[in-house]
Amino acid sequence: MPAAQGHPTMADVAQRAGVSVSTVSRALRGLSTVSPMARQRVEAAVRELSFVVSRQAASLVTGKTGTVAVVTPALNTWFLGSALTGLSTALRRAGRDLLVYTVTDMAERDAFFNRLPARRNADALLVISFNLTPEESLRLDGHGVPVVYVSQHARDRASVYVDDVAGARRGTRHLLNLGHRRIAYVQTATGAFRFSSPARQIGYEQALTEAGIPVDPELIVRSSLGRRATGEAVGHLLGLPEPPTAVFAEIDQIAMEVIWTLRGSRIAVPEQISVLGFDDHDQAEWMDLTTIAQSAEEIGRVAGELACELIDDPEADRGRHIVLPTRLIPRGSTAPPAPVD
Amino acid sequence: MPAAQGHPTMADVAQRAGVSVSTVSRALRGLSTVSPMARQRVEAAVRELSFVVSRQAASLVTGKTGTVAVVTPALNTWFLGSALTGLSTALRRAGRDLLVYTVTDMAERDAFFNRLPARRNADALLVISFNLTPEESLRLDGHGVPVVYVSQHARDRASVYVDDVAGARRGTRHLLNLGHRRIAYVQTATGAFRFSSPARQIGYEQALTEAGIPVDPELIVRSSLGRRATGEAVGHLLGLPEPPTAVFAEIDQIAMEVIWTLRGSRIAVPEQISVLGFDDHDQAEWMDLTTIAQSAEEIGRVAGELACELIDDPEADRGRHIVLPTRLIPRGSTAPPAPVD
DNA sequence: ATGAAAGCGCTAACAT
DNA sequence: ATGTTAGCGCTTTCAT
Repeated sequence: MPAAQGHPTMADVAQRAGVSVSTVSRALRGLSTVSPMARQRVEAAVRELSFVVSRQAASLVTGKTGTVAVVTPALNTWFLGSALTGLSTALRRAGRDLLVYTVTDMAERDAFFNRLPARRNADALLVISFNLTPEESLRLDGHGVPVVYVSQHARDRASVYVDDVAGARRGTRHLLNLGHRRIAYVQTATGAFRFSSPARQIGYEQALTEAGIPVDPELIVRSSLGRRATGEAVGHLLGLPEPPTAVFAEIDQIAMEVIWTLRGSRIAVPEQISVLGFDDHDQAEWMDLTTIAQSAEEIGRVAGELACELIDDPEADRGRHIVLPTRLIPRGSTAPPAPVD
Repeated sequence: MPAAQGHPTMADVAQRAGVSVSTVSRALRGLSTVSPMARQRVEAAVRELSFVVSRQAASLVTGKTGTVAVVTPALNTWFLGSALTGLSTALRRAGRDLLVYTVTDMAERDAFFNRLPARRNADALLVISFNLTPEESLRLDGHGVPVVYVSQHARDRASVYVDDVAGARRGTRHLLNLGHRRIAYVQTATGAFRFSSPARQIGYEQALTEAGIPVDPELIVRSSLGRRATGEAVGHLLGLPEPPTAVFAEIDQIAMEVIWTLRGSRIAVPEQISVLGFDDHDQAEWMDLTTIAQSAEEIGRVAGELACELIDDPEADRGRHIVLPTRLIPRGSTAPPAPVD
């Protein structure tokens, strides 16, 4: 008979099945040393009592919590939402739970990395889109829990990311191939806190240099999200003596705002100005935005799988880097430049 | 001396501080029955060993896990991302961890509600944006863990949501006040799985009826996200003998796609057709979309606070409903209808 | 193949 | 104010 209130325990199951607690434990974990008969009775009892093992109790003895923690600066962006979706999928398949820590400002960040609450409560820690300081990384190193860096390149530590340089270079070449020579680059202004991608700008500059076109600092602007910021950035570019014929935005969201701003100013995209993004955001398709696609979901999934591997195999390489591909998706926002009038 | 490997335990701290384990436990939980002197020594030892209490072990005796679980159909939509952000904030403040279960198809859904893995591993369960069947709700009821329904109205059970009917009615009145008489409504096609909001359509119909305008079924269409679906829905409306002068979309994302589609067909918004959304999505501001705003983040926050209340106070009303307000945000996508030619 | 017993790291009740 | 003791619900030897 299960306790009147509270959850049934293994002892309840054992009693009902007429076996010992050990046998219940073994049966539930699928160990081979259980007779078919006993297993059957245990399964029946489990079903009847709708018993669920307590991970807390199990973890106390195994030392494993069955949980993976992720630290993220937010949950409501395309990239993070998609990456967490993939991560969640991977963990579900592996039978592990996902513990989410959001850290949204510097105070919380300090608190998190100083106290490391995740440490005792998870078997691995994933860090998404943080530009960790060396001190923070060192602090994580010392705590025994495997750490996977997602969407960032961490020297000698497990990391999963895409090749931003190659992707951006390829996108820029696409514009060059179309005949563009004045190509602007719009960085994302993220503050010191969040992770941005200087690597994409490097790819942009490399492609220009390879094509023998000097990098013009006037064509590199910075914008945060939102109407005003994007409007100002676009305004600056259009006001140049020699304005660009194409704009490459570091992320799709900015690219979409740029398109919107241009259309609002009656500047035709792509006839007068081409626009290229990076991400393949959910909305890029209906906005008809040419973009360099990265699969945030796959990044999350692969990172989750890597975390599970590091947990299960203590001998696994803890410094492994997994670089995922990007691919150019040509859509309607890029075209050859308008002929000079 | 802490164990060579693995985390330091309270015994390690106690030894180092020269006190008993109980004193360490008391000090760490801030109980008043600890001398300042002892507390100081404990704190020092904790810092030196960088000790963190194991929630697993604590929960075994207290019966509380310090964790709240949320079941969600996805992580990568504006609403869910924002709601989880708010939830995460509330839990962080309350010192609780957030466990996320994503359930993306029927098989997983059945598995989740049958096995209820969350049950033993969390002190409360939040259910976001699921249209639970009565059987599923009953199953949740029986398991002792408080459940909070987020963004849905669950009879006699704790729920947090906005008044969709009132919001939609207000939005529709806004269009009526501008002089519109042919107002279309675009539902979101979500399949049987996800939660949609029939309540918004009710508000739309109420406002029309109050204004003495018959509800025309031809003006009510359904669209899923994406270029093609939205294009078809808009095409249908424009092809009517008497096309609408305004479109009210159930969610902003559809509204934004409608605007984009209309602009692509050289139909001026709002001059020729007004467009109204519901949500106040992140991108509504730069798209200049008039919308009925709901704060998904607040919904999540309030739901989190409610969950904590139900955990801490067993006497609390487990059937409490919290209805949050919506508000109309007039922007540039709505205007009086064009004069009849 | 199964059971008995020890103990994981902590909290709570009971001493003092 | 502090220490001692007894478990919480499991897993894991060690017997048998």
